[in-house]
Parts: sequence; structure tokens; C-alpha cells
Amino acid sequence: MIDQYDRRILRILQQDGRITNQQLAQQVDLSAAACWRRVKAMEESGVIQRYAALLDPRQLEQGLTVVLMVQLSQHNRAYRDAFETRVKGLSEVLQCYALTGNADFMLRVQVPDMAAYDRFLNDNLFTLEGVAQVQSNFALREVKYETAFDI
Amino acid sequence: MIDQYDRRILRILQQDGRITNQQLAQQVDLSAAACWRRVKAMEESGVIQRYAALLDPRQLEQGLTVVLMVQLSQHNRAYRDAFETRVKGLSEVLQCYALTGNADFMLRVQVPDMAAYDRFLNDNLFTLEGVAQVQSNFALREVKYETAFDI
DNA sequence: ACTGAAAGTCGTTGCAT
DNA sequence: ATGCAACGACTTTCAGT
Repeated sequence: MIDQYDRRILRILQQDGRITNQQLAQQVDLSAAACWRRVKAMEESGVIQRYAALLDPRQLEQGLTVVLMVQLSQHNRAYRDAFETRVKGLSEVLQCYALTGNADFMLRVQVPDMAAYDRFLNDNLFTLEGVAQVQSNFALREVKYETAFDI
Repeated sequence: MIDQYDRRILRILQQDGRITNQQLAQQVDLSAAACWRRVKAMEESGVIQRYAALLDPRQLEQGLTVVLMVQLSQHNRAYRDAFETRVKGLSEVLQCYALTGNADFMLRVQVPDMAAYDRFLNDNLFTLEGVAQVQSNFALREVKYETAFDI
């Protein structure tokens, strides 16, 4: 089970995924070897899923964020699976959740500009059977973007 | 400016933020020193914002994801700033975007369970002046979660 | 800008507790 | 589970192109 040492390790790694093992060990007050073994065990068990560099989309010409609410026309398995499989394969879709409420799915899409978004919709979403409604909400501002949650 | 070498470096770092500089250099076909300087320059300029370990919320008792749509009663600066400042300070709120469309904001909140979400709403959101409507959409499933976008 | 080499630091394993 | 010690691997800097 995960104990307080693990939690402290995770809290730090969420904020700095590239901290050296030695520094990490020092901060959580363990020997380097003990700390290292704990991190490896959590990578193995999937508690730590992966490490990522987080980039600035605006500096990389991917500055348009769109939040989409999608409704399917019927809630059968075929439409749902087709939609989810498509979504997983689209590199513009960074996040997708199946939701309770009016909309069936929420998507976050990251594209360079409106022209690219237009293409994205026409080529990838409107071509899908069973997509009844798509509401596009454009991000005026990113108020907060955090990957770290409470542990 | 960012060139093709930088792009290749970024693509790899998005997927594996803990790759060693040596491996990275080998994969992009640069010497270790050249690769290292490019990475440092991109960290300096903010193209690389930070490195993060991505964890599994379900294994850490933070398994309830909620997508909130929030409307303010008036669109003046005071209400908006109060809301945004509050949101930035709440560790349960991992993402928040100011949006076009009916809702003014979309929030993604990560909590352990419904009881915690109830507390979150009552303590942090309903206490704010100027919040006219809050629609909570609970995530049934995480279809996709990606931090990497096209470069 | 780049490479190659040098020096210092770190990761990783084996062993003992 | 842990710490210590050793070795190989890696990061980082610097001189030279």
C-alpha cells in the first residue's frame, strides 16, 4: 500500500517530473536507494503512469483551444464505440470524457486556428454516423491548467 | 526560432519527459551537448513549461472527475476576477477555461467521491457572489487523456 | 551553430541489516 | 522493508572547429 513516504514522493514528482533521485530522496528524507525503489514500484504498479514535458501551445502554433459538447443520436453500443474509437485516434483531441447530463461527451481540442478547427470538424466529426449535436465553445483564456491533484 | 530538430525533441519529450539526454540526442541525431543546449534554451524561453509525473487518480482515491459549466450573473470585471482568483487557488480544480457560448467557464474538478464534491461546491463555489448557475456533469469514463499536441 | 572529451554527478545493483 | 558502497552511466562544461 501507499504510505506517507510515497505520497510525498508523488507530490513532488507531480510538480517536477525531472527532479534527480538524490534531491527527491533528500526532500522526503530517505536514502537514494530506498527512494529509487519506491519510485520504480509506483511506476510498475501504474500509480505513476508516465512522465511528460508540458509545452506552451501558443508558442507552437497550437493556440486555439475548443471545448466541445457532443450528443449522440442513440445510445447504442455501436455508435458509442465508433465515436470513442475515432476520438482516441485524433491527435487534436487531447481529452475526452463520457458524461452524465445533456451532453454525452466533453472533448478538449487543440488546433492552430479556426481554419484548422473547421477542417477538424468536417473531416473527423461530422463524417461520423450517430453524432446528433456538436456544440463548440472556444476558449477565450486558459484560467488554469494543472496536472497535479491532491494526494 | 524553432526548427525541425527542436520539433523532434519536443515530440519525444511530450511522450517521455524523463528520457535521458543521451538517448534523446541519439533519437534526434545530434550530439549530446547540442541536444542539451537546445532543451535548455526551450526551457528558458518557456516553450517547455515544466515536467510532470502523471498519476492515476483512481489508485489515489481521487477517482471522481466532474466537468462544470459555470455562468456568472453579470460580466463585470469584479465578478470575473473574483471567480478566477478563487478557481486558481482551489487544488480540486485542475483546469479552467473562459469560454464563448452559454457558459462563461468550464472547469474540470478532481475529487475522491460525491461527499467531497458536495463539500467542494458548498464551501468554494456557492459562497462566491456573482455565480449564477453551475451545471455539474460527472465523468462516467475517461475516454482520452493526453497532454501532447501536434508539433 | 556544432563536436568530442573531461570532470563531476547521478542511477542502479548487490550485499548486509 | 532499509542503508551503504561501488561501478557504470549520465549530465554539464569547455576548448576547438
